[in-house]
Amino acid sequence: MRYHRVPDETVQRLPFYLRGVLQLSEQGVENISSRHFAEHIGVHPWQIRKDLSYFGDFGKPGVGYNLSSLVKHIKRILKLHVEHLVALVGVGNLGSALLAYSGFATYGLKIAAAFDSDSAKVGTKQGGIEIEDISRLHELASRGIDLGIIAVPADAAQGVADVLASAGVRGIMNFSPRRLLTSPKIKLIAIDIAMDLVRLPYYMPKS
Amino acid sequence: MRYHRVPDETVQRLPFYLRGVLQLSEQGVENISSRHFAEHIGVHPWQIRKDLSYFGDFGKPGVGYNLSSLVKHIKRILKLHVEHLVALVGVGNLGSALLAYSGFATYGLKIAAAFDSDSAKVGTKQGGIEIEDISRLHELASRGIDLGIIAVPADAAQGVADVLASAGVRGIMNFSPRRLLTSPKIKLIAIDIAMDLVRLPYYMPKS
DNA sequence: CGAAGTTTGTGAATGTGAACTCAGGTACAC
DNA sequence: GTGTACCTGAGTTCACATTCACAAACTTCG
Repeated sequence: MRYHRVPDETVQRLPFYLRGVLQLSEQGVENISSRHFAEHIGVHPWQIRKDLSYFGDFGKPGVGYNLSSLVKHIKRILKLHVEHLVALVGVGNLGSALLAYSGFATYGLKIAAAFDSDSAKVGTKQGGIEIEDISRLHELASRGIDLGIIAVPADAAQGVADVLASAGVRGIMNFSPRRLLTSPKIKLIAIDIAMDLVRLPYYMPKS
Repeated sequence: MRYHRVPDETVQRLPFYLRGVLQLSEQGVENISSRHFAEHIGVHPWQIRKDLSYFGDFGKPGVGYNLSSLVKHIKRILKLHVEHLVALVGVGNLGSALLAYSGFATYGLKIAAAFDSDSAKVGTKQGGIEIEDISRLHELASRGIDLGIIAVPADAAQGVADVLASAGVRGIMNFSPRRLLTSPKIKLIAIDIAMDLVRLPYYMPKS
């Protein structure tokens, strides 16, 4: 399977595999079969085996997968074996929550800069990061930052995306409720929380 | 097409159609063809036509779709034509951000109650909502609340889910990084922000 | 009115990922 | 060493969503 195209769905599942593997690792498990691992994270065993087989033979027949080596492999596949620096743009309620969130470090991601247009916020610190004026956003290039998070109001989002793009950022996570247009060189992932919450009612039985 | 099973992918796209339609409506557009609408939100025209055709004939050949009637139709399909009350559990950084977020109202969703276990927060107000002690979460049933948002630490998530379930909530949005087990009666949607951010590096060219 | 130009809705073709199966590899007990 | 139990990796089949293509419906304009 190693020379096949990797489905995007597989790439989306890998972080969940990593999350599960890390969790089991903490519990002291050393080896696990695809069957037990699948049970733990709630998917089918063959899905896990197929997904992993796109990238190599990580398991041993009769034994299963070695967890610590699987962690290394998945991290390398996702390019998380080196630390990535992230610029956060927009330190409103959501931005503050992201700054305070400690879960990124586990995966080698680090918010290394935060920007806002509100002069009252500029210069203050949050979570050990000093908030900078958004006018300095274009200076990112030399600071080794390759990811950006957009947490600004919808109207400002496209402008921020453009600046991030020209500052050499190669991946953008967009929390604003706007479709952004960027160069195809830049991977864009959008999360609009309302878009997810909004479809819950659809599944309610009997009106 | 009206008697076919509706793909889940279609349901996931409907909120985005609604978002686009509302935005165009504000701009004063009255009718729009699938071609132009598709261009606006970044999908293919036939995708839109096929998705909508699962639910009825909303367009007119030669003219396109009437926006205000399309808003009504999509809202009704998603069951957003009646207001839904939401209970927020966990008023930490993320919870506070959600309380402050005004975007839900547009879609007929309203956070009507907020709970936290921190006694320092209980009794205070945020965004016009008084924070209640989490021990009172089970009293939800009589308050007309049918959706729940879980924004508590991972270890507390499953417990909260269980109480929400027994309080009669029919849809849960889970922001904690834990897989939750619930009755199949309850629709569960999970968002783990780290899981999305983490796959950005994968797409970076040339390491 | 009629012709030209749009646009919709949907059956058919296509493409793609999920589900399943199984040959072959590994461990372990005796 | 042999038999049994277990596991992986990948080929095959199947299910389903996307894409296409076109007839029918509607508008516009001469």
